[in-house]
Amino acid sequence: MRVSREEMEKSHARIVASASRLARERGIENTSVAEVMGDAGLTQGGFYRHFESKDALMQAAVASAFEVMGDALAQRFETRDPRSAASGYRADYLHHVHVENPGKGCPMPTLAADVARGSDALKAAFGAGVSRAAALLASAQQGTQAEKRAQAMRELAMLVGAVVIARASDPETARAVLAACRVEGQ
Amino acid sequence: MRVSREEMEKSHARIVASASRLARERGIENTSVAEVMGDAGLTQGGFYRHFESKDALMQAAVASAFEVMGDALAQRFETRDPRSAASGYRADYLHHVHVENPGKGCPMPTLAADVARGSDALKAAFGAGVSRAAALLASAQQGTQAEKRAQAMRELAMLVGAVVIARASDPETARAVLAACRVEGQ
DNA sequence: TGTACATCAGTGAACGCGCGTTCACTGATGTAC
DNA sequence: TGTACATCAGTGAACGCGCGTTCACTGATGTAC
Repeated sequence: MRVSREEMEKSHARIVASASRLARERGIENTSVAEVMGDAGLTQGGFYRHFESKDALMQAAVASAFEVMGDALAQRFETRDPRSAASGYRADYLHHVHVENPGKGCPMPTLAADVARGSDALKAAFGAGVSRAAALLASAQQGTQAEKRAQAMRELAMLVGAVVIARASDPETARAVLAACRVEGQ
Repeated sequence: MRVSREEMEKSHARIVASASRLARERGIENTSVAEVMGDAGLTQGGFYRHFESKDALMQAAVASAFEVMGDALAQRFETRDPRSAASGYRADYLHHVHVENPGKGCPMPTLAADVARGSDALKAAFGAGVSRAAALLASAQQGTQAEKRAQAMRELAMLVGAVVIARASDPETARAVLAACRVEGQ
């Protein structure tokens, strides 16, 4: 039966949120349209009233995940001084709670593999998320603008790499990598 | 028709090599048994004379990729002094040729997502590969044993993260990340 | 060393199954008067 | 404001298709005598 426009918008938001979480947990290819719809409290038949294809859904899901993460990071830098915002972010990023909950975490470690095989539009969205995060992290660095930005990129690469490696490793190796990356380099 | 034992061992090696390459290029879930067998010059029906399942093949493929990469890295450190071996490795790792050829490259950025959703055995193999690489890279660092190892882990995390991000980003962002990670941190 | 036969690597077709997508249908919503 | 009707969000079943796996078959290999 037809539902109100307001209700439909809520359904749409739930579908995107479910896809965003499931895609990070299982990967895009391992997430079915039926699973997403079920998770959103709907049945698979109604999916095509919201998106023209699974591909379109996943583009929205990736964009949404980056927006949520970028907003959260931006808020850290609004409510704290850059240095403590950056060090707090590093600590939380490398925390086991983040490592063990990919569905709610940073989309870079979880979605990079899928995006790398995806469309240029998807890569542009991913790259924009990287740039936004790097720009925020740069404010906590010192030196020229270029040096600050480069240092922020290295920091981001290390964080993403550490979580990628930790999730794919046995517990002992995972702990060692995370612990090593928690302390300042050099 | 039946082939000689020697011929069969060659077939087996070709199947593993094809799976190792295709899994890194497309991901494990996007690589079909028929594709692997075709790439190895065989037909899919014969697959089960070599492996009991696709899962077993992919375990062998992951192990093989790590072995090949570990051996290549070890050879660098045998033929050069640790410092130049490590800096040469970094340069090659972040080179666009490596970024653009995942099928022949380091299995960590390419297979981490699949391994993270896989069995404990797969994670143990991945973790062992990480440890082996970190142990070699540690010899190029300075400080106590623990400091050298931690520094090597950070280096490895940065390398993996940079390639993961570069492959999932638009060309401009990819170049910026790789360039930033090429220079020594701090 | 030769011969007869059992083995089994590889072929090509067929099997279920899950998935993305389509479709006829339902009934509440939104709109035109 | 009320009424009559068209719209369309959501349902549940069905559709092809690709994939992992199975199977009957072939004929060269390897072995027993």
